[in-house]
Amino acid sequence: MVRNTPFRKALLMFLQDSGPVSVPAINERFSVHKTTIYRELEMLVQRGKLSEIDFGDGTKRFEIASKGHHHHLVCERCDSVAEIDLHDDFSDQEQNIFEKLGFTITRHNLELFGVCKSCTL
Amino acid sequence: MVRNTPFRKALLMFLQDSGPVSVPAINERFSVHKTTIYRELEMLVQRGKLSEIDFGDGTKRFEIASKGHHHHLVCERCDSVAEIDLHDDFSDQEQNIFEKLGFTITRHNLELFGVCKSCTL
DNA sequence: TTGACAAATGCAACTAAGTTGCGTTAGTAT
DNA sequence: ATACTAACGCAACTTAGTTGCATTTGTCAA
Repeated sequence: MVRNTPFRKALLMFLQDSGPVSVPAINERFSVHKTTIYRELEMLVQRGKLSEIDFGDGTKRFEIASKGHHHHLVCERCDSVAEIDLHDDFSDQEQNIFEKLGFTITRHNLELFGVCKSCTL
Repeated sequence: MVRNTPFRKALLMFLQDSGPVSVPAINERFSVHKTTIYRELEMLVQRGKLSEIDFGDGTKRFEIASKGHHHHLVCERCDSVAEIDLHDDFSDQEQNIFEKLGFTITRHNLELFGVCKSCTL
């Protein structure tokens, strides 16, 4: 029995029109305990509603999963994040790797870093 | 003036014939304080001797940089790590991204996850 | 060789992300 | 109205990583 709590609604709404968000960031915007946030996110990931993003800065980020598989352009100057579709088809290489090494790839993590337009000017 | 301390030598030797290693892992094998390890690794990264690897499990790993740019096959069952050369040439796509978005890519992080041969059997 | 300087290390204390156990609040079904 | 349980808060904890400071130690120059 899943309840449609105010926080759950608000969180999903918030995530709808924002990029990948970290727990500390959510904690600043909502007056709920961090434990609640972690548990909520864990559940939403489990149910396939959210996907975990990792920018390697020591905190995980979460994003609406329905956006589909894509990657991010992370500006290292202003921390802005843009979505990018690399239509990365590794299937040939994955097949190759399996034949050579017997390793079955189930997922990958690819994020791109650099300098965004406004930070270049 | 950089000194060739015993720990420095031993650490580099250790890293030579091992995959990406985390600070906790180093801490288990050497009787030096963790602060020393962090400072040592920071210096070695700065001097281009080591490169930072991120598997998204909450701890950074470090690897001899002279191995050149490559990626990893991380087994999610036994945590083994194999190196893989994807000869990833994103230059076309990077050019495309720059023209469309004005974003200049300087680096990327790509790691592959799945099940290794021995864990499949 | 000795004194001085800087690199290297240890240590305690701290921050920050994330986890766990437990007790309480509050929807929901019967 | 009652009973059940999802949801929540809170305190305490773990772990990665950082910082300031004092101490040790290697190296160089007099």
